[in-house]
Amino acid sequence: MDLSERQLQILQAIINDYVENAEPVGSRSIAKKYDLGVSPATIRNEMSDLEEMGYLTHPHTSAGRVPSDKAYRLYVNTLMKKKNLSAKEKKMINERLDASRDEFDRTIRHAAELLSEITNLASFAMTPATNDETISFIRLMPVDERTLILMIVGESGNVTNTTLRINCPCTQEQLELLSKNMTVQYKGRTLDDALKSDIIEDVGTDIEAMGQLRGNVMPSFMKTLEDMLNVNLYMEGMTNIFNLPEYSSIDRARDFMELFARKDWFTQKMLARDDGVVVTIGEENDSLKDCTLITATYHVDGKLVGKIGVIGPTRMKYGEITSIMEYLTNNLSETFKLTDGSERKEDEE
Amino acid sequence: MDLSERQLQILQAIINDYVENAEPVGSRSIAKKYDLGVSPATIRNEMSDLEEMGYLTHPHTSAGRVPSDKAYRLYVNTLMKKKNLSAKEKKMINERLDASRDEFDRTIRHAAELLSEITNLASFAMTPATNDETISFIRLMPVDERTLILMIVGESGNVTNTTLRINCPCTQEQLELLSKNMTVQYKGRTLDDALKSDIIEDVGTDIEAMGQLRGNVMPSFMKTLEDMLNVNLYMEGMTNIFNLPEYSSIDRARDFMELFARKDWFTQKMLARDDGVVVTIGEENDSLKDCTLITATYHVDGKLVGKIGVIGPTRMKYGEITSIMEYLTNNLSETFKLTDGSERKEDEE
DNA sequence: TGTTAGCACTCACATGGTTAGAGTGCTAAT
DNA sequence: ATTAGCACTCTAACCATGTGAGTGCTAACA
Repeated sequence: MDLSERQLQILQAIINDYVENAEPVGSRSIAKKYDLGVSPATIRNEMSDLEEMGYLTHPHTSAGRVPSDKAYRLYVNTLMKKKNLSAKEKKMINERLDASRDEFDRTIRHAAELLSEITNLASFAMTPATNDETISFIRLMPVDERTLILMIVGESGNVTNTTLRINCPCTQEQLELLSKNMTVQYKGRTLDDALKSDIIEDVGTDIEAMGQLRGNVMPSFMKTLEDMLNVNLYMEGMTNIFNLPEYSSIDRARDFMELFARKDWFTQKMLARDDGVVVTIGEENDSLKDCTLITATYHVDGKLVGKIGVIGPTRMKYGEITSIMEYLTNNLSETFKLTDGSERKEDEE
Repeated sequence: MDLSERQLQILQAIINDYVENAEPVGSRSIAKKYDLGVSPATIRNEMSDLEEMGYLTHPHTSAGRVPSDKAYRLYVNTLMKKKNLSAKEKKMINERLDASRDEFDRTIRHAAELLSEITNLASFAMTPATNDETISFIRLMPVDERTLILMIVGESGNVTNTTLRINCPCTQEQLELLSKNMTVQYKGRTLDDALKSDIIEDVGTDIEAMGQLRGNVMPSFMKTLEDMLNVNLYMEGMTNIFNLPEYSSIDRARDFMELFARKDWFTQKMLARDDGVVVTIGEENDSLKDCTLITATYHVDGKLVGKIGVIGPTRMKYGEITSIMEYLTNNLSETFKLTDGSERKEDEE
């Protein structure tokens, strides 16, 4: 059943008011603040209907109405107006973002910080997933007689290295040979793929010393691959939520914090392969039944993909926040798209 | 003025009781639980004296006594018995610590996690400071025509790398030459030292292309040096403090969280050049007037240095916690001392 | 028939008074 | 010097009451 124009107006008014003040909103205050041309009594009747349809709830008889998840969902899907960021806001974001293609980690962390500052919510951001990254080359370098550096380089410039110790001395030549062998073997394969295959004996281990060296190196190689696959998750602004009335009780705050400390939960959330801004409201989340999670995807060369997100009570400024996140991720994607030098940023300033 | 034997006993009893129960302790309960052979009235008199001397306070007239910072200080300096860890506890720590010389970051993060789990407090841990690390070599490697990897390797096996873009193509030979030049220039110098000196034109820039390349690389080089200097700070177990009665008020909890979110504050705390286990109680801290901070130092080759710490209310199990931290840091230092292969851990298990 | 005024009713919350209990501090007896 | 006894203090819990915001219903109205 569809809602009448007036019902929509009233619902919107209730949502606006509740998002603003975090307190159950009564018919009288709606009638006063929003000029709907009807009396509180009429609004009461409509409210009653809206409640029956599941858009509003009632903490107790003599309290005002509170929007339900269903109401927010309707709001986000149809009622919400995206906020156009002002030039000043855009400028602020551009300046603060300080994005650089070469430093995913720093950029992403800054994005999370910025996001939580602007929204006054808790935020998190994930560095690009590298499942599809392909290996470009592998190199082994000596540090001292028994210590060497193993370095894996991906096609898009991802680099990870480990220092490892070996139990037998080896020569520079052996290291170079093994580097070459391994590069031949793994070049062009994705990290995922490389990690799965445990073809240790594939390549000719003609000399015994070489076999031994390889045996020393392989475990570290696998561990380094794993490192390279691991995304970093940055979480910022968790103390912001203390300022929200919904978390003025210690138990609620604790619950939130405990969830927020569970990085793995977020990581899992982030791995969903959706695109753009996604809003998950209240019960739509499995945990977090009273929180809304908004994520937005950014792109790296259209190939790798990462996310930023905010989390807060279902009562949040959806229009504003989704707009900010959209702008922010577009900005990130733009920065991460360039392959012809890193000059763009300087040009703009 | 010195305290009498009996006063010390009473003070110790009060501290024990308060640390255990977090509630002001009265004369009667002391007399009952601890067999001091005197009546509550006598204990009351002594308490009164102890309060006059500043070891105890009184939330209000009809409440029991609470130890002051001064009392805890006395306790830590003279009364406290270090707890001998049981074989089981040691084994647990050894197993869980999972220390490896090659992976400072992971090891240190695990140490922080472990520490907060054992103590039920918030913990933090700092990766080794690398101010004194000396540069071993510098290498530049091509990824594609305009992208290259800059790698700085320290004498003790520290490696940091950056991917950077250059605005002019260059040859493999040029990269190798520049690597060599830079290595000659910086080898043996500490990171601190290298960062300070901006001798950009020192080395022969005979060919113009080389000068240009160098100009492209140097800013990234400096930034990478900075990266290499930066210690990582891991913080764990902050939600533990929600379980403590002193943080059952939302305001106290918020204050704590806000401080805990200020990594810079901890970093600064950590940079103090003290050694071993250091206990800083209440007012002795500049912020955190009602918290105790315990830090402990671990060593890497006796040269580089890092710290782990716990933070909680002044009411904490000093004896137990300091012992655990001592054991833990010894364990870390031991792992980080070895230079003759990484076999030790396996030997022990 | 939709809208509205009016009014009884509900419920959370604040206020204030009372009580119980834990603990002190003092005094006088041991 | 120690202790029993007792008056005194103060918090926390409990209860009773009042207040006000807000609803839901009914009857009047346009």
